[in-house]
Amino acid sequence: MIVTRFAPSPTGYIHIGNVRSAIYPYLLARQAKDGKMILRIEDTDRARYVEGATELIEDTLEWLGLNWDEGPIVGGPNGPYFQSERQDIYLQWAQKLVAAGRAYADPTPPEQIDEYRKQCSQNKVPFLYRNFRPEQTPEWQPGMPLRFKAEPKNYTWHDEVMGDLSAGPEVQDDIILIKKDGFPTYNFAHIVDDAEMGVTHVMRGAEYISSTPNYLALYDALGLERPKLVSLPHILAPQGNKKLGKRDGAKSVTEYRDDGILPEAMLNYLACLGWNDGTEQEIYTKDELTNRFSLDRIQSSGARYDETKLLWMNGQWLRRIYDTDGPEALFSRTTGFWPESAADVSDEYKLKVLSIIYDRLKTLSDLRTMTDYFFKDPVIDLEMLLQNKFLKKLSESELEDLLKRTIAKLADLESWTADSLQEVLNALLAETGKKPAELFSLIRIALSFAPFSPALNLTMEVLGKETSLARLNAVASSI
RNA sequence: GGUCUCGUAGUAUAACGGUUAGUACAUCGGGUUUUCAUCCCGACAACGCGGGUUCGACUCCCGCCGAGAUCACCA
Repeated sequence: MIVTRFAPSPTGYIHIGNVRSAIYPYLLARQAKDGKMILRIEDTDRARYVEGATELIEDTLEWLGLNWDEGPIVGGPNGPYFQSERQDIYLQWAQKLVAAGRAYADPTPPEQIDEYRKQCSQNKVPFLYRNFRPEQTPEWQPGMPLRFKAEPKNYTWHDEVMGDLSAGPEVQDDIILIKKDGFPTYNFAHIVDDAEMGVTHVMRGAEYISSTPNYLALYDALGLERPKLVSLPHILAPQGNKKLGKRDGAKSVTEYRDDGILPEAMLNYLACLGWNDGTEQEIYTKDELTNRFSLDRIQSSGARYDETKLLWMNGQWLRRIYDTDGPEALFSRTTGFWPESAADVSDEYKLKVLSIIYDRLKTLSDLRTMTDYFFKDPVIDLEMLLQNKFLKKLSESELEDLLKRTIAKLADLESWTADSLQEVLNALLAETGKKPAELFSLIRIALSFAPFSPALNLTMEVLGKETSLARLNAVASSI
């Protein structure tokens, strides 16, 4: 039985620096025949709570296709799944600790604690609250913080990613269990929740390694079995060596959706950032990922986030969907990514455009900038035409003449298909004695006034005879 | 400062004592009758440093250096 969880706090959007701690638990749970993943919302910090953040988290997971078996929306036997609704549970466990003499109410005012801390830094000794533990502690009452009573010792433990780890007593302290406001701290709440919910694998960022001894002490004091601990290496920002965070401009995952990144590509990229199956495969479906995933192949060093590779992978996925699932499958993903000029255009026509442009796309939003001329006549930009590297050696009258001969030839063409268009184009090449680069660039630019476009015959076929000729005529007469 | 972790090309990674150190992205060059892209071919480019252990070390051990994480009534 494998039970994993993703336990974000609703303080804002999920960015690429931290979705991976949702992806790996998901893969591990799905891989097991009877595995399940829990989504738990850690909303014990009322000050940082952001309205709507929970929905944002759910939205992100849904987009990536990471469904959860227990949690908000779907419910489950171990609810509630919002920590703010589990107060009485934490209280019970806290009482247990108090009764066992392993927790005490701390009457010390915060200012005093700051004072202790200052002393320590002045004397260059590490600050440990247990060195200032009050002699007399009052009975614990609401409004008073509850602290753990540490009994420091050496700890060694196994981390599924990092291997065998150890730390001495100097990192164990009387950590706060319940805050003055009555809410538990993460340190206490997650331990209770994971145990109550039957979580077998605690997967989280590597920043928690330092506090693990405190957690271990808590498991012991609470009489709880340790779950398997899995520390995920950090994802580093593109610049510098810091872990990627919102301050580095880490975009939200859903922002990538709006930019035309496919969830398949996002999942694929992120899953393979810090994990690989040992083969040279690069593109993985979600199913392949769940089948191949294994904890022991997760990297222990941090990995830098590289958007260029994400973009490449997205292009791969774009083509893969078109080629294997069919044009309609890709087309159904394009809603909302077409230029305004395509608003009233039929799906049938847009599908044709997509079929000749899709292999040039890096993201779906490229459609917006790359297909405009298929839906409305481009603004004639003679400079672009005249300054083209192949055309600038030709005189204006020569260009005009070439255009006119092209128009005449095309006007006679009855069957307006890509193949016959290519034949006409080839014939034109032979008749005029021009190089493809010259003649085709001229026609291409005259039709689109775009920096690049699909093959000429395909472009003309989609545009249609009437539109193509009208555009060529317009250019011919304005030279 | 204490504690802990990490260290193969610009980036992501393979190698689990014996390879000309492999692959992908990026970069640069070439090819596929225009451009851009796809696709194909090619080039550039790496084991942080120093000691051991061993016939042999990217792989094991130690030291150093470098980088990061963490030391909250945040998670």
